[in-house]
Amino acid sequence: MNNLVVLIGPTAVGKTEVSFDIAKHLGCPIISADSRQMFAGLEIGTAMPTKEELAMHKHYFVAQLQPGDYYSAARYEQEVLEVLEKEFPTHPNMLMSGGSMMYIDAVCKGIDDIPTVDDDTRNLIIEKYQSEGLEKLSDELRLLDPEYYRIADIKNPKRVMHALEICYMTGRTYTSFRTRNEKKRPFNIIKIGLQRDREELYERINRRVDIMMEQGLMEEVKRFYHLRNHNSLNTVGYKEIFNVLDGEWELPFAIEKIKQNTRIYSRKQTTWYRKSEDIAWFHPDQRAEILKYIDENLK
RNA sequence: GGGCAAAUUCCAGAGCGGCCAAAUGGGGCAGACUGUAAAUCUGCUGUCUUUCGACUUCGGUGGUUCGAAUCCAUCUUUGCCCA
Repeated sequence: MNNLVVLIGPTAVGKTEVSFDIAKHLGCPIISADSRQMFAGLEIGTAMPTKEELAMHKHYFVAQLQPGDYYSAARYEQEVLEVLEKEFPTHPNMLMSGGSMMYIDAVCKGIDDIPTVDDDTRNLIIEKYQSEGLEKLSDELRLLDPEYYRIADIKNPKRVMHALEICYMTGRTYTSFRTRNEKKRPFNIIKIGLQRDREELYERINRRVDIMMEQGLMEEVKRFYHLRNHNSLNTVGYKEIFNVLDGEWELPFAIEKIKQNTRIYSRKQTTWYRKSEDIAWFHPDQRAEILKYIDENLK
Protein backbone atom coordinates (compact mmCIF):
# COMPACT_ATOMS: atom_id res chain seq x y z
CA MET A 1 0.00 0.00 0.00
CA ASN A 2 1.06 3.60 -0.50
CA ASN A 3 1.69 5.89 2.42
CA LEU A 4 1.38 9.60 2.90
CA VAL A 5 3.31 10.90 5.88
CA VAL A 6 1.84 14.21 7.01
CA LEU A 7 4.11 16.46 9.05
CA ILE A 8 2.32 19.21 10.90
CA GLY A 9 3.06 21.64 13.72
CA PRO A 10 2.78 25.31 14.57
CA THR A 11 4.73 27.92 12.69
CA ALA A 12 8.43 28.12 13.57
CA VAL A 13 8.41 24.82 15.42
CA GLY A 14 11.02 23.47 13.02
CA LYS A 15 9.03 21.52 10.43
CA THR A 16 11.27 22.32 7.49
CA GLU A 17 14.39 20.70 8.87
CA VAL A 18 12.56 17.62 10.04
CA SER A 19 10.82 17.36 6.70
CA PHE A 20 14.22 17.12 4.97
CA ASP A 21 15.21 14.25 7.22
CA ILE A 22 12.01 12.40 6.55
CA ALA A 23 12.18 13.04 2.81
CA LYS A 24 15.72 11.74 2.74
CA HIS A 25 14.69 8.73 4.79
CA LEU A 26 11.77 7.91 2.51
CA GLY A 27 13.58 9.04 -0.61
CA CYS A 28 10.67 11.15 -1.76
CA PRO A 29 9.78 14.68 -2.82
CA ILE A 30 8.02 17.01 -0.38
CA ILE A 31 4.49 18.27 -0.83
CA SER A 32 4.27 21.62 0.91
CA ALA A 33 1.04 22.35 2.73
CA ASP A 34 1.54 26.03 3.32
CA SER A 35 -1.01 28.44 1.94
CA ARG A 36 1.46 31.30 1.73
CA GLN A 37 4.65 29.63 0.59
CA MET A 38 2.78 28.80 -2.60
CA PHE A 39 3.19 32.37 -3.75
CA ALA A 40 6.35 33.28 -5.58
CA GLY A 41 8.39 36.08 -4.09
CA LEU A 42 7.33 35.78 -0.49
CA GLU A 43 10.58 34.07 0.43
CA ILE A 44 11.58 35.84 3.61
CA GLY A 45 8.22 36.56 5.18
CA THR A 46 6.91 33.03 4.82
CA ALA A 47 10.22 31.38 5.74
CA MET A 48 10.21 29.54 2.45
CA PRO A 49 12.87 26.87 1.95
CA THR A 50 16.00 28.40 0.42
CA LYS A 51 17.04 27.92 -3.20
CA GLU A 52 19.70 25.47 -2.04
CA GLU A 53 17.19 23.48 -0.05
CA LEU A 54 14.75 23.47 -2.93
CA ALA A 55 17.53 22.26 -5.21
CA MET A 56 18.36 19.47 -2.81
CA HIS A 57 14.80 18.34 -2.14
CA LYS A 58 12.12 18.45 -4.79
CA HIS A 59 9.13 20.42 -3.50
CA TYR A 60 5.61 20.69 -4.82
CA PHE A 61 3.44 23.73 -4.14
CA VAL A 62 6.23 26.15 -3.31
CA ALA A 63 6.39 29.46 -5.17
CA GLN A 64 4.24 28.20 -7.99
CA LEU A 65 1.57 30.90 -7.91
CA GLN A 66 1.66 34.64 -8.36
CA PRO A 67 0.40 36.75 -5.43
CA GLY A 68 -2.69 37.81 -7.38
CA ASP A 69 -3.73 34.27 -8.29
CA TYR A 70 -6.87 32.65 -6.95
CA TYR A 71 -6.45 29.47 -4.99
CA SER A 72 -8.44 27.35 -2.59
CA ALA A 73 -8.34 24.32 -0.36
CA ALA A 74 -10.44 22.40 -2.86
CA ARG A 75 -8.02 23.13 -5.65
CA TYR A 76 -5.20 22.07 -3.39
CA GLU A 77 -6.92 18.79 -2.61
CA GLN A 78 -7.35 18.02 -6.26
CA GLU A 79 -3.81 18.96 -7.24
CA VAL A 80 -2.21 17.04 -4.40
CA LEU A 81 -4.16 13.94 -5.34
CA GLU A 82 -2.88 14.34 -8.88
CA VAL A 83 0.67 14.65 -7.65
CA LEU A 84 0.29 11.57 -5.48
CA GLU A 85 -1.10 9.57 -8.34
CA LYS A 86 1.85 10.57 -10.45
CA GLU A 87 4.46 9.97 -7.76
CA PHE A 88 3.26 6.84 -6.00
CA PRO A 89 4.41 4.42 -8.71
CA THR A 90 8.01 5.51 -8.17
CA HIS A 91 7.68 6.83 -4.60
CA PRO A 92 5.32 4.61 -2.65
CA ASN A 93 5.88 6.68 0.48
CA MET A 94 5.29 10.40 0.14
CA LEU A 95 5.63 13.31 2.55
CA MET A 96 3.35 16.29 2.99
CA SER A 97 4.55 19.02 5.35
CA GLY A 98 3.03 22.30 6.39
CA GLY A 99 0.93 24.28 8.77
CA SER A 100 -2.20 25.11 6.81
CA MET A 101 -4.66 22.83 8.50
CA MET A 102 -7.54 23.43 6.18
CA TYR A 103 -5.43 22.36 3.25
CA ILE A 104 -4.19 19.31 5.09
CA ASP A 105 -7.69 18.27 6.06
CA ALA A 106 -8.82 18.77 2.49
CA VAL A 107 -6.25 16.21 1.41
CA CYS A 108 -6.71 13.79 4.29
CA LYS A 109 -10.48 13.95 4.64
CA GLY A 110 -11.68 15.52 1.45
CA ILE A 111 -13.75 18.58 0.88
CA ASP A 112 -17.22 18.86 -0.61
CA ASP A 113 -17.63 19.52 -4.27
CA ILE A 114 -18.88 23.08 -4.17
CA PRO A 115 -18.63 25.11 -7.35
CA THR A 116 -16.05 27.85 -7.56
CA VAL A 117 -17.72 31.22 -7.44
CA ASP A 118 -17.45 33.28 -10.59
CA ASP A 119 -16.23 36.87 -10.45
CA ASP A 120 -19.59 38.39 -11.29
CA THR A 121 -21.35 36.71 -8.40
CA ARG A 122 -18.50 37.44 -6.06
CA ASN A 123 -18.46 41.11 -6.94
CA LEU A 124 -22.22 41.33 -6.67
CA ILE A 125 -22.19 39.93 -3.14
CA ILE A 126 -19.27 42.09 -2.07
CA GLU A 127 -21.13 45.10 -3.35
CA LYS A 128 -24.28 44.07 -1.49
CA TYR A 129 -22.29 43.57 1.68
CA GLN A 130 -20.71 46.98 1.40
CA SER A 131 -23.89 48.82 0.60
CA GLU A 132 -26.42 46.94 2.70
CA GLY A 133 -24.39 45.45 5.50
CA LEU A 134 -24.03 42.04 7.04
CA GLU A 135 -27.45 41.92 8.63
CA LYS A 136 -29.24 42.28 5.30
CA LEU A 137 -27.15 39.48 3.87
CA SER A 138 -27.87 37.14 6.73
CA ASP A 139 -31.59 37.96 6.46
CA GLU A 140 -31.41 36.95 2.86
CA LEU A 141 -29.55 33.78 3.73
CA ARG A 142 -32.30 32.89 6.18
CA LEU A 143 -34.76 32.96 3.29
CA LEU A 144 -32.61 31.22 0.72
CA ASP A 145 -31.09 28.53 2.94
CA PRO A 146 -32.81 28.35 6.32
CA GLU A 147 -31.09 25.12 7.19
CA TYR A 148 -27.62 26.58 6.83
CA TYR A 149 -28.72 29.81 8.47
CA ARG A 150 -29.52 27.90 11.62
CA ILE A 151 -25.99 26.60 12.04
CA ALA A 152 -24.05 29.32 10.26
CA ASP A 153 -21.57 31.68 11.86
CA ILE A 154 -23.93 34.55 11.18
CA LYS A 155 -21.52 37.19 12.46
CA ASN A 156 -18.77 36.15 10.11
CA PRO A 157 -19.08 38.10 6.85
CA LYS A 158 -16.95 35.64 4.89
CA ARG A 159 -19.13 32.68 5.78
CA VAL A 160 -22.41 34.44 5.13
CA MET A 161 -21.19 35.87 1.87
CA HIS A 162 -19.92 32.59 0.60
CA ALA A 163 -23.12 30.72 1.35
CA LEU A 164 -25.04 33.44 -0.40
CA GLU A 165 -22.71 33.34 -3.39
CA ILE A 166 -23.44 29.67 -3.83
CA CYS A 167 -27.19 30.18 -3.54
CA TYR A 168 -27.12 33.00 -6.07
CA MET A 169 -24.87 31.27 -8.53
CA THR A 170 -26.39 27.82 -8.52
CA GLY A 171 -29.98 28.46 -7.61
CA ARG A 172 -29.59 25.74 -5.00
CA THR A 173 -29.05 25.92 -1.27
CA TYR A 174 -25.56 25.97 0.10
CA THR A 175 -26.67 23.13 2.35
CA SER A 176 -27.31 20.90 -0.63
CA PHE A 177 -23.59 20.97 -1.42
CA ARG A 178 -22.44 20.52 2.15
CA THR A 179 -22.45 16.77 2.62
CA ARG A 180 -19.40 16.88 4.88
CA ASN A 181 -18.69 13.26 4.18
CA GLU A 182 -15.22 12.20 5.01
CA LYS A 183 -13.62 10.71 1.93
CA LYS A 184 -11.69 7.46 2.14
CA ARG A 185 -8.28 7.72 0.58
CA PRO A 186 -6.66 4.84 -1.29
CA PHE A 187 -3.47 5.31 0.70
CA ASN A 188 -2.38 5.11 4.33
CA ILE A 189 -2.00 8.40 6.21
CA ILE A 190 0.54 8.78 9.02
CA LYS A 191 0.27 12.06 10.89
CA ILE A 192 3.30 13.34 12.75
CA GLY A 193 2.89 16.42 14.93
CA LEU A 194 5.79 18.60 16.04
CA GLN A 195 5.44 20.59 19.21
CA ARG A 196 7.57 22.48 21.72
CA ASP A 197 6.85 24.14 25.05
CA ARG A 198 5.04 27.38 24.48
CA GLU A 199 7.88 29.41 25.93
CA GLU A 200 10.38 27.67 23.70
CA LEU A 201 8.17 28.16 20.64
CA TYR A 202 7.66 31.83 21.38
CA GLU A 203 11.38 32.40 21.71
CA ARG A 204 11.90 30.80 18.32
CA ILE A 205 9.14 32.90 16.79
CA ASN A 206 10.62 36.11 18.18
CA ARG A 207 14.07 35.17 17.01
CA ARG A 208 12.84 34.19 13.57
CA VAL A 209 11.15 37.54 13.08
CA ASP A 210 14.38 39.35 13.99
CA ILE A 211 16.22 37.20 11.48
CA MET A 212 13.64 37.96 8.80
CA MET A 213 14.26 41.66 9.33
CA GLU A 214 18.00 41.13 9.00
CA GLN A 215 17.42 39.17 5.83
CA GLY A 216 15.60 42.13 4.32
CA LEU A 217 11.92 41.55 4.95
CA MET A 218 11.39 45.29 4.60
CA GLU A 219 12.61 45.26 1.00
CA GLU A 220 10.56 42.19 0.19
CA VAL A 221 7.41 43.78 1.53
CA LYS A 222 8.07 46.97 -0.44
CA ARG A 223 8.15 44.94 -3.64
CA PHE A 224 4.60 43.76 -2.97
CA TYR A 225 3.15 46.99 -1.68
CA HIS A 226 1.13 47.45 -4.86
CA LEU A 227 -0.52 44.05 -4.34
CA ARG A 228 -1.44 44.64 -0.73
CA ASN A 229 -5.15 44.21 -1.33
CA HIS A 230 -4.67 40.61 -2.43
CA ASN A 231 -5.32 37.93 0.11
CA SER A 232 -1.92 36.40 -0.35
CA LEU A 233 -0.45 39.56 1.14
CA ASN A 234 -2.96 39.70 3.97
CA THR A 235 -0.36 37.80 5.87
CA VAL A 236 1.53 38.19 9.10
CA GLY A 237 4.80 39.95 8.41
CA TYR A 238 3.45 41.81 5.41
CA LYS A 239 0.33 43.51 6.67
CA GLU A 240 2.16 45.04 9.62
CA ILE A 241 4.92 46.49 7.46
CA PHE A 242 2.36 47.89 5.04
CA ASN A 243 1.26 50.01 7.98
CA VAL A 244 4.81 51.25 8.36
CA LEU A 245 4.99 52.10 4.67
CA ASP A 246 1.73 53.99 5.09
CA GLY A 247 3.34 55.99 7.88
CA GLU A 248 0.84 54.72 10.44
CA TRP A 249 3.20 52.61 12.51
CA GLU A 250 6.79 52.94 13.67
CA LEU A 251 8.96 50.06 12.54
CA PRO A 252 9.84 48.76 16.04
CA PHE A 253 6.13 48.64 16.88
CA ALA A 254 5.40 46.75 13.67
CA ILE A 255 8.11 44.23 14.46
CA GLU A 256 6.56 43.59 17.87
CA LYS A 257 3.19 43.16 16.20
CA ILE A 258 4.61 40.65 13.73
CA LYS A 259 5.98 38.64 16.63
CA GLN A 260 2.71 38.89 18.51
CA ASN A 261 0.55 37.97 15.52
CA THR A 262 2.81 35.05 14.73
CA ARG A 263 2.39 33.83 18.30
CA ILE A 264 -1.38 34.15 17.96
CA TYR A 265 -1.26 32.27 14.68
CA SER A 266 0.72 29.46 16.27
CA ARG A 267 -1.92 29.19 18.98
CA LYS A 268 -4.73 29.04 16.45
CA GLN A 269 -2.94 26.23 14.72
CA THR A 270 -2.66 24.44 18.04
CA THR A 271 -6.39 24.86 18.62
CA TRP A 272 -7.00 23.08 15.34
CA TYR A 273 -4.67 20.23 16.29
CA ARG A 274 -6.56 19.55 19.48
CA LYS A 275 -9.46 18.29 17.39
CA SER A 276 -7.39 15.56 15.80
CA GLU A 277 -6.68 12.51 17.83
CA ASP A 278 -4.78 10.72 15.09
CA ILE A 279 -1.58 12.76 15.42
CA ALA A 280 1.55 11.27 16.95
CA TRP A 281 3.36 14.06 18.76
CA PHE A 282 7.12 14.58 18.95
CA HIS A 283 9.64 17.24 19.84
CA PRO A 284 11.51 18.28 16.68
CA ASP A 285 14.77 17.02 18.21
CA GLN A 286 13.44 13.46 18.37
CA ARG A 287 14.59 12.69 14.83
CA ALA A 288 15.36 9.04 15.42
CA GLU A 289 12.05 8.42 17.19
CA ILE A 290 10.13 10.11 14.41
CA LEU A 291 11.75 8.00 11.69
CA LYS A 292 11.23 4.89 13.77
CA TYR A 293 7.57 5.73 14.25
CA ILE A 294 7.14 6.22 10.52
CA ASP A 295 8.83 2.92 9.69
CA GLU A 296 6.65 1.09 12.17
CA ASN A 297 3.49 2.52 10.70
CA LEU A 298 4.16 2.18 6.99
CA LYS A 299 1.76 -0.18 5.35
C1' G B 1 10.04 76.68 49.24
C1' G B 2 5.02 77.91 46.86
C1' G B 3 0.85 76.62 43.45
C1' C B 4 -1.86 73.16 40.54
C1' A B 5 -3.16 68.29 38.73
C1' A B 6 -3.35 63.17 39.13
C1' A B 7 -3.32 58.17 41.57
C1' U B 8 -9.01 52.90 38.89
C1' U B 9 -9.06 45.99 37.82
C1' C B 10 -2.53 42.85 33.54
C1' C B 11 -1.81 47.80 30.58
C1' A B 12 -4.06 52.28 28.65
C1' G B 13 -8.28 54.72 29.99
C1' A B 14 -13.78 55.99 31.19
C1' G B 15 -16.54 56.61 35.53
C1' C B 16 -17.22 61.70 39.60
C1' G B 17 -22.86 59.65 45.55
C1' G B 18 -26.96 54.38 44.49
C1' C B 19 -28.32 51.57 37.71
C1' C B 20 -20.21 49.75 39.44
C1' A B 21 -16.84 44.11 39.72
C1' A B 22 -16.60 49.11 37.36
C1' A B 23 -17.57 51.51 29.87
C1' U B 24 -14.09 51.10 25.89
C1' G B 25 -9.54 49.67 23.69
C1' G B 26 -5.10 46.75 24.13
C1' G B 27 -3.00 42.39 25.95
C1' G B 28 -3.94 37.39 27.68
C1' C B 29 -6.77 32.77 27.46
C1' A B 30 -10.22 29.53 25.15
C1' G B 31 -13.07 28.28 20.90
C1' A B 32 -15.32 28.01 15.76
C1' C B 33 -13.76 26.77 11.02
C1' U B 34 -15.61 23.02 3.64
C1' G B 35 -13.47 27.51 -0.93
C1' U B 36 -7.87 33.48 -1.51
C1' A B 37 -7.76 30.02 5.90
C1' A B 38 -0.69 33.26 8.15
C1' A B 39 -7.66 34.62 6.45
C1' U B 40 -12.37 35.44 8.95
C1' C B 41 -15.32 35.16 13.23
C1' U B 42 -16.91 34.05 18.54
C1' G B 43 -16.65 33.70 23.97
C1' C B 44 -14.18 34.60 28.65
C1' U B 45 -10.87 37.78 31.32
C1' G B 46 -11.43 40.20 40.55
C1' U B 47 -12.34 35.58 43.88
C1' C B 48 -15.74 31.53 45.17
C1' U B 49 -20.18 29.16 42.91
C1' U B 50 -23.14 24.76 37.80
C1' U B 51 -27.10 28.72 38.35
C1' C B 52 -29.13 32.09 41.76
C1' G B 53 -25.81 34.56 44.37
C1' A B 54 -21.97 35.64 47.99
C1' C B 55 -17.44 38.00 48.97
C1' U B 56 -12.97 41.34 48.35
C1' U B 57 -11.44 45.71 45.05
C1' C B 58 -10.71 51.73 42.39
C1' G B 59 -2.76 54.74 46.24
C1' G B 60 -2.82 54.56 52.36
C1' U B 61 -5.56 56.09 56.70
C1' G B 62 -9.59 58.41 58.95
C1' G B 63 -14.25 60.85 58.18
C1' U B 64 -19.30 62.49 56.02
C1' U B 65 -23.62 59.57 54.31
C1' C B 66 -28.93 54.89 54.71
C1' G B 67 -25.15 54.25 50.74
C1' A B 68 -18.48 56.34 48.39
C1' A B 69 -14.19 54.53 42.93
C1' U B 70 -17.10 58.99 43.16
C1' C B 71 -17.62 64.07 48.82
C1' C B 72 -14.13 65.91 53.09
C1' A B 73 -9.39 65.67 55.89
C1' U B 74 -4.70 63.88 55.99
C1' C B 75 -0.50 61.03 54.39
C1' U B 76 2.35 58.85 50.31
C1' U B 77 3.78 58.86 45.27
C1' U B 78 3.89 60.98 40.35
C1' G B 79 3.51 64.95 36.75
C1' C B 80 3.31 70.12 35.59
C1' C B 81 3.97 75.31 36.86
C1' C B 82 6.07 79.53 39.85
C1' A B 83 10.45 80.36 42.66
